[in-house]
Amino acid sequence: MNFSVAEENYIKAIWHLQRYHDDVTTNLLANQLHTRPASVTDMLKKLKTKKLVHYEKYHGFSLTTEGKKIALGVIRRHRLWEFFLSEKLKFDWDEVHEVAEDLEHVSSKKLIDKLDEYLGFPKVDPHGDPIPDNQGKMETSSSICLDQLELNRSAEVSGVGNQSTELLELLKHKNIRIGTKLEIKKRFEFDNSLEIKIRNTPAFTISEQLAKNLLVKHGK
Amino acid sequence: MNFSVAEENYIKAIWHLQRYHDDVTTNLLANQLHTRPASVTDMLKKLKTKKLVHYEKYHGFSLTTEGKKIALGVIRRHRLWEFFLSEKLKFDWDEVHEVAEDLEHVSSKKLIDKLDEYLGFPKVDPHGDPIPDNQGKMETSSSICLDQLELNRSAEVSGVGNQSTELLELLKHKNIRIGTKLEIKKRFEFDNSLEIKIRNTPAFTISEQLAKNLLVKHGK
DNA sequence: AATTAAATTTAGACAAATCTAAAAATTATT
DNA sequence: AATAATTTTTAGATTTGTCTAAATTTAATT
Repeated sequence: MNFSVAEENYIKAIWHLQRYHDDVTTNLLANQLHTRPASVTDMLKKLKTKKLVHYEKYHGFSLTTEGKKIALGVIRRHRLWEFFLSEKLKFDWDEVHEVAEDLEHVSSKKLIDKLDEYLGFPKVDPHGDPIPDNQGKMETSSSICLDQLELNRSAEVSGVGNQSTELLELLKHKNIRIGTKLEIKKRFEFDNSLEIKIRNTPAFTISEQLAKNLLVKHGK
Repeated sequence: MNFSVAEENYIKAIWHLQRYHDDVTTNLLANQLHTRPASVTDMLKKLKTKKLVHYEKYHGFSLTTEGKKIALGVIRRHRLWEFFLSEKLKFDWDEVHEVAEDLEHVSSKKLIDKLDEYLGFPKVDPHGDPIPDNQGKMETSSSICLDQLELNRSAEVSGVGNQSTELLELLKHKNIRIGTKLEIKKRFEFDNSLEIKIRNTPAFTISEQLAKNLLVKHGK
């Protein structure tokens, strides 16, 4: 199936927002795309009928498996072109994005696979962002320590700093497991404690010590 | 100024048709673009208000100087991308056109000038068609003998076979000069005489001998 | 819990580019 | 020169993507 430039831009924008926010909202997306909330609603209805997004009125949305596949295709094209512009045409680091925004919508699969080969199958673009291969697979961003996570950026718990029963007891009490999605809502300077929000539950705070023992991966 | 993909495609198509026909007509263009005559009329009104075409209702049209400039820009992009696809990405000769049809509408001037430089300022594309430089100039196709001109293909007289007074007298009588635009409407097998049409004048025939002494350049 | 505020959706309109069918103009033919 | 045939244009609709303004729903606050 083939998608319009507008559709591809919406899908790509949702994909990017999903990495930072579990629930993508209408206003957020409208702001990202420099468009109006009403336009977002219209487009989302359309993307829903095409089964590219999960979407329930008034309750945000997220990409379906198929939607993610489309997004990764666009992102692959974008990042390969960025690499080309920077590496071959000697564009400055800060000029590549804008041009790649246009090139990414030229959707010949053969073009992109041959470009990939010509460039030597690069793994990351000039900004260090990973380039999906022709199967849509890419280097996953590695885990970071929870206390280094940006405010309001959603992440998924991927590991613990140690295996002590004390730590595990505390985690159990706070209902934190591997796979738990959370974000930091506030950072208290006084003791570096963090206010944490897990979806569908009230916010609560955790100590600096605990934060330093939790590994998280950025969303997606 | 910036033009839509549709506008660029119309301008490019008119440019191509102008090389073969002095007067581009609605049906001709509709056929070239796989669209309907009514759509052509609509778009031409728009291109006229933008001063890209000369156009009088029911009387055909042609590009203005500005229109030609736009056309040459699109053609430059198209042919540079064709060269890139063929030379760098190893596309087959017959695959490049289709992909270049999309790439040609990415209109960053910097992109194209850098691509040109990267490719070593090629003079012709893989089909042998000349690539305009960043000033819109390109190798002019060289003159051919009038008796080798295709039927109904417009051409411009660019030179004469000799300087004899007899020849010049005949040319004067027939109102043919350097710069005269004409096309061959019919070729008579009996004596290889040619029926010639000059714009706005009745058709007339010339002898094989005369045809062999006239040099013409294909239109544009 | 009721009210206010914020976010989201609907309703209706618009511009770009296209189409079909009918009308008008041009060209060709008798 | 009048009529027939062809070409071109107009009129009115359609699709895509967008907008504003009003209505609705959800979330926040007192």
